[in-house]
Amino acid sequence: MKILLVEDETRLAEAVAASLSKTGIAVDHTALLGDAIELARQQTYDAIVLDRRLPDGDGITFIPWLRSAGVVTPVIVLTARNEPKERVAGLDLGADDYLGKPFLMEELFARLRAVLRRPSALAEPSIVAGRMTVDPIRMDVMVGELQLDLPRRELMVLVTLAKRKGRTVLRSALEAEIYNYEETIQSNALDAHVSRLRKRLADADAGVSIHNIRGVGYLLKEH
Amino acid sequence: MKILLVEDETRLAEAVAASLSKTGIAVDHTALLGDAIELARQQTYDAIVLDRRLPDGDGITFIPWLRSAGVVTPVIVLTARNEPKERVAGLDLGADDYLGKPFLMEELFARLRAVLRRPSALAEPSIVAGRMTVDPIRMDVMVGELQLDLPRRELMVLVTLAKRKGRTVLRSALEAEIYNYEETIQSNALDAHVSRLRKRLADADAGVSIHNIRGVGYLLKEH
DNA sequence: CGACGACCATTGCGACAGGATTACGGCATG
DNA sequence: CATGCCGTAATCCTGTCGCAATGGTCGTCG
Repeated sequence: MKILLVEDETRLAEAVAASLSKTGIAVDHTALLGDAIELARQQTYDAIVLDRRLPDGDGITFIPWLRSAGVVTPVIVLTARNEPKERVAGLDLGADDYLGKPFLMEELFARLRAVLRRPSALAEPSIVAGRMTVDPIRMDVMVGELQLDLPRRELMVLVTLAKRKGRTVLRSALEAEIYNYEETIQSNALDAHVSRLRKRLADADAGVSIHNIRGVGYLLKEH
Repeated sequence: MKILLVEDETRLAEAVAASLSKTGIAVDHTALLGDAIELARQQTYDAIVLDRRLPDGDGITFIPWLRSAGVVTPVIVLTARNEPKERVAGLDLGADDYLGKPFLMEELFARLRAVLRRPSALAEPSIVAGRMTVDPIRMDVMVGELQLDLPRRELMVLVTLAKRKGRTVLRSALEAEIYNYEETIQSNALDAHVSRLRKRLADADAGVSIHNIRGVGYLLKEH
């Protein structure tokens, strides 16, 4: 689960990124519309949170650009004030929701959850694999009746693999999903997480296993 | 447990809020219909207490708005006089109960309790965990045959965790449930409550424990 | 077919962030 | 005036993470 945050108020952006990453959502952040376009070309996000007032233009112009490129990723627009006029403009241009600043972090989360839950969103409601049920929206994992509590990064790995269960996930795709572009990875941290995750899944008797495809990536299998 | 109070008479609103919060119910209060709509979008309440006569319109117009948005939260309507005409209008529009001003605080509580007890209410009748029984409506906790009386905030924490026992409750969700949007939290007050609560639960041998999911939230487990 | 090299698995370590605990002072309540 | 609750902050403690070293596995090429 990864979202793109386009916001030039540093403090706010940091707060949002920090809070989201706590719940296991990776955040790419940029202050510039131009960079945002570049990032959106490079990878797909599960959602985009977009400020209107940006140094290099009105954020809202981003939306038609996205849509015309065939991108259906849900967009939540942030505006400085709760002006109905602005709101209508945003929704007309294809925003999925709208939020006036200042807002409660909890509110942003709620809307993100709402927007990610939509059928248009890429994420399925819930994924079953072995004795395990993964909810990619709430970011939790049940094994039988018990919740399996995992550290943040391991949770992200597992959810990403679960979303493509039975199919190989490229190593690079996993890394991209779990780390944002600021956090470069300089070692086999991913392998370490996979290893620890495997142990936890075995201990919990989750009925799945993580296979490695040499030189390519990883793969979640039920057994 | 959290309710939304929409009322423009300051004295009355304060009295209601004070009394409710004593019993462990958090209250968000606003005098304006517009704000109420905004708040109701932001979070879900267990009940809404709604005055009709508001500075920016008839409170009752709020109800169709809510219902059309799929919100089933029970609504209690307050009106200045006991006019049957008004009452019918309110109930027709989907209010769950109705109360003429002036009223006894005790009466409002009784109706709130009634309305919260209804199956439509989100809260289950009673939650058992370990040797502990939590009644989220009456806001009390029994351990064995003995009632465990907890300070207000600790009680709110426990009930919130109990309602989602076995599953992780986000830190931010806990804070939202326990504090209203005016009370900003500037420190680890929540942690402090959890800590004190843990001690009390251990002393009372409640047969449950509160786990922390680092960076995410808390989780109530039976043991 | 065997050996080498690339890739992966596992594990311990140190740094660090975040949580746990507790003492204190303010405040309300009775 | 005493008691108890709450928020704050200081301090201590613990889990998680990235890292790297070591050992294992697989494929490939001589």
